Amino acid sequence: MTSIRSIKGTQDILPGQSQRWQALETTIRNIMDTYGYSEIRTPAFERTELFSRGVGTETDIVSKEMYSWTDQGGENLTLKPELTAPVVRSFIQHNLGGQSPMNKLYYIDALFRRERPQKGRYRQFHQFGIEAFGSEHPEIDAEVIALAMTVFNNIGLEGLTLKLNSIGSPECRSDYRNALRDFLKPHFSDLSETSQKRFENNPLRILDTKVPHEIEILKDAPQISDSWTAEDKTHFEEVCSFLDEMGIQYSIEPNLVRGLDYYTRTTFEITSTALGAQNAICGGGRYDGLVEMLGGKPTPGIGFAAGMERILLALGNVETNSKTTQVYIVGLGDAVRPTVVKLAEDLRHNNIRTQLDVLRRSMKAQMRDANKSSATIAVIIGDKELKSGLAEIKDLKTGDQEPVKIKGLVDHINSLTL
RNA sequence: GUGGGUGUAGCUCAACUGGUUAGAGCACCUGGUUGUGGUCCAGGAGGUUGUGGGUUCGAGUCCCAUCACUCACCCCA
Repeated sequence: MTSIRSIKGTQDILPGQSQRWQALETTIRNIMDTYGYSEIRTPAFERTELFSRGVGTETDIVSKEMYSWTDQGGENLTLKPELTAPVVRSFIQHNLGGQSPMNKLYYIDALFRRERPQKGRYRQFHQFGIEAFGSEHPEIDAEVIALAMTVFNNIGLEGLTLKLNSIGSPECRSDYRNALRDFLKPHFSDLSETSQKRFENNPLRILDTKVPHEIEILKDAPQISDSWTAEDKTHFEEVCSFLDEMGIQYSIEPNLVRGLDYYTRTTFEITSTALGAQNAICGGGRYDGLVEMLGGKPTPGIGFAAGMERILLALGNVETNSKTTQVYIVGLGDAVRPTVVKLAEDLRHNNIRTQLDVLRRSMKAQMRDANKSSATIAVIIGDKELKSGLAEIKDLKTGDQEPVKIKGLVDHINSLTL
């Protein structure tokens, strides 16, 4: 009989690791509170159409990475591979825009993409992120970026680079697309196969290339900034000046376009030097046309998503102090079982972290376990103590032991500093 | 989808150019006389060497296949 293993690219988060996750999640939630973002939770799966329309059929995510299936009712469904589209869908469906001109939402959630796993990349992975709907002004761009940086600084991530760019408004982008095509046309035969494909359907992505001779060609290419409208320019400059004002360092990367179709104007990415090839810890940008594209009223929006696994990876294995046991109850013999079971329950109801041996082990084994649990005190109750009505309380640090009335044990333990 | 690396106990690793019964440390369990932890000492359990073939008198070791893990390409968090 072969045992069943977890699916490739998925991982169990075992007790030692789950503490690190909880610490990270707590920090995130606290910071979201201080910035005024509220949590939104969307279903694990959606109609496939949401992603093909929202993210773009030409993107890698939609064209080859989605877990999709047809259910028994004939509907085409997909495990969510990203969260902006589902949050936008929910925003539209519940008319959140109609209830308030500004909506600031955050999430911590699991995502699914069928890629070949490697360091920092998994088939089920987790992101936290925000989506802010309602404002087209650069204040919110700066706030979104600042929030991300605050989380990373707060948890002690070092070696980060914030990369910033603006890909302009849709009008300017179509201008630029033409300019870029005109520029690349003479070099077409020198381009890689993928770049040649992108030449037709998404020429901006060619800017992202890592092929050395393409980078060389692109040196003289027109810049997106050349096609910016006056408003695009002012917008970007204001975002930069707000970041300067807050003391946030960034580097402007004219070729940062990012993979998803819905971005407009501000795009940004935060990378870490502590990771391998998958060094992006956070990515985001503005998507002023997305809400309308998915059937809502025209509403500007901006957000980011950050990879939890990558953050924890970049953070390294730092010690997290877990809540240890305070009281360990050592019970000896059949007669005491009702007493110790009740005692453990009473202590726990008094918020005292209590462990009770449930393996009916020898005293030696129980004491060893008590020591391992790093409990402050052990309460020893056997036949003798039951008869006398006095339990032995042993301080596991000093080894001192004293008898205490079983009747008043909870009060007594409550009065101790554990 | 493509390429590289690695598979020996729960974990970290040994086992010379193929040669007896595959070892150690940590962790785990039991003892060191009645009911007292850590340290120490003694003992125990735990492996079809990922799996299947092949070469050989003989394979953990060599060859082939396969699977898993891992890193990288592509792309992304």
